[in-house]
Amino acid sequence: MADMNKMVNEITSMDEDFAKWYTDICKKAQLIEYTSVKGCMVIRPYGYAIWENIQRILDGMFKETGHENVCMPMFIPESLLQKEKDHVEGFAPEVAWVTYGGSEKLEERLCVRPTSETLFCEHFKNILQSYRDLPFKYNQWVSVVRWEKTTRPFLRSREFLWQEGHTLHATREEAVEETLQMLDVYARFCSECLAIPVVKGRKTESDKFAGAEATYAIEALMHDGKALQAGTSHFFGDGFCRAFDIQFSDKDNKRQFPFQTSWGMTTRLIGAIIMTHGDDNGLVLPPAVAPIQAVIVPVQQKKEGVLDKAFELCDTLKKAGIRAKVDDTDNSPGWKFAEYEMKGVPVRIEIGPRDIQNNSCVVVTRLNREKNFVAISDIVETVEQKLAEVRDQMYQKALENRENHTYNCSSLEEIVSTLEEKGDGFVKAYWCGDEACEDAVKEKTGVGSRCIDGNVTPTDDKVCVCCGKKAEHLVYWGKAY
RNA sequence: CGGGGUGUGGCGAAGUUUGGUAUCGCGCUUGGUUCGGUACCAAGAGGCCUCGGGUUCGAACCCCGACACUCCGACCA
Repeated sequence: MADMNKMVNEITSMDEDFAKWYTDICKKAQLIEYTSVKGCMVIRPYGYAIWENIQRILDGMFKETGHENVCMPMFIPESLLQKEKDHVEGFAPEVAWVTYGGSEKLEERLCVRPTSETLFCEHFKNILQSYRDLPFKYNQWVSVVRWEKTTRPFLRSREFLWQEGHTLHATREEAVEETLQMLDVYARFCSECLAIPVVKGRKTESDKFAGAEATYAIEALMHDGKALQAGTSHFFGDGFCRAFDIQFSDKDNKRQFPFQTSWGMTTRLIGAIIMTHGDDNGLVLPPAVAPIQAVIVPVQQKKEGVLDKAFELCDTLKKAGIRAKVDDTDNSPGWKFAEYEMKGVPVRIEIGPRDIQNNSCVVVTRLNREKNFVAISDIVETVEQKLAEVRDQMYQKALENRENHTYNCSSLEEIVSTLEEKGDGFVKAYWCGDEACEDAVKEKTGVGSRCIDGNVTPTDDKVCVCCGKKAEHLVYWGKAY
């Protein structure tokens, strides 16, 4: 039997210290490296490749739903940022400023975009004339800067990569529909491609985006029972358009304010993948975004024919569209097994002289270490099947974890005792809609509102978990990242 | 931004109490033997002890300050 202790030594166990486990994985799986600027990290090739896969798939979904990519500048003049009152109040505390260009002191300082609503507004105002121009359905893949106080790899960095969609519509209904459609796209992406089950819902007033009329979010439950907001979709009404005086001529040649949305997902998704699927041996990557889907480990690779066979196998897989790689380094097979396990590669293929003699190879899945002896002629089919299976099993596992850590509670005392007894998780409890109660719940139980369950309209007998008055909403509460 | 913890070759640490010019393991380089769960032997390379001041004949060690990482809160993708 292998020395299991040695294998797990590299990474702090989740139960011992979840936060340390997380940063261990980020560093040891070579996803990131710190830099000399606090909160700014290098996303290394292996981490960036995950992001590239996320980008590729999401970008395809955006295009399918009729969006085009654009690129806004990174600087926003102070006066532009200040046009929408709630927006500037929300973002001002974490904005980074540029006051010099070379040796020239700027007449007006420029903010490094924390988000690009104002830039899009300025642009929309310039290009919009007629209802025939609408809708504008734009997206951009850029980085933004928010000067956070506390930083953590992927979860909260001062500069982060994201996509931000910005759309403009002639009618309120169409904009609302867009907002919800993109929320669905996000939810579908998380569940199908990342194997992360999410809760969809609207944010409470106190928690919505600065300047939005309504904010919708998808929330995922991490392995430690804390919630992570994985994506947001905002409906702005015509608030920004009024603030920026964006108008168009309708069919009757009357001037109208259009309606606007924005939506975003970030490199935080990589953090979500780590904390949803990872285990004490390291990363477990969803096949759809894994940079390497199948790693081929030759055994006794110096024996004649072994490496040739390994590369031949690799080519076959690549031709079938599977991201495959042969590790022909001098490291021992055992070392390679552990290494790719830590890096979360979904499928490992072992091939040595014995296999070659039998015209077979060994296929091992990362998630459960299940071993299969497979005929070389069946390799493509088998790997494809394993990748699909793994995605389903990962989703099921995450779903079970979430269900085991979702609690229906009807009193503050019950929330406190349940969390104490069963650990952190989602608390489902009714709420009257009063902000004072929302604050009180957070104050007394430690969990804040994550989102409102839009599928449930409380019946007359349901009462607020805090004040006992008639409930307006069923709310998911939780501790958040 | 408040409260803790940490900072010593690439990584992880010992040394700091009781100042005297740096030690160990892993990794790295070269050569050889290995190879089905992180192999082994031999020979090497690599450190202004985070940075800046101070005390001292002398500072990794004592004093002051800065910065970074990290954890727990408050705020946030």
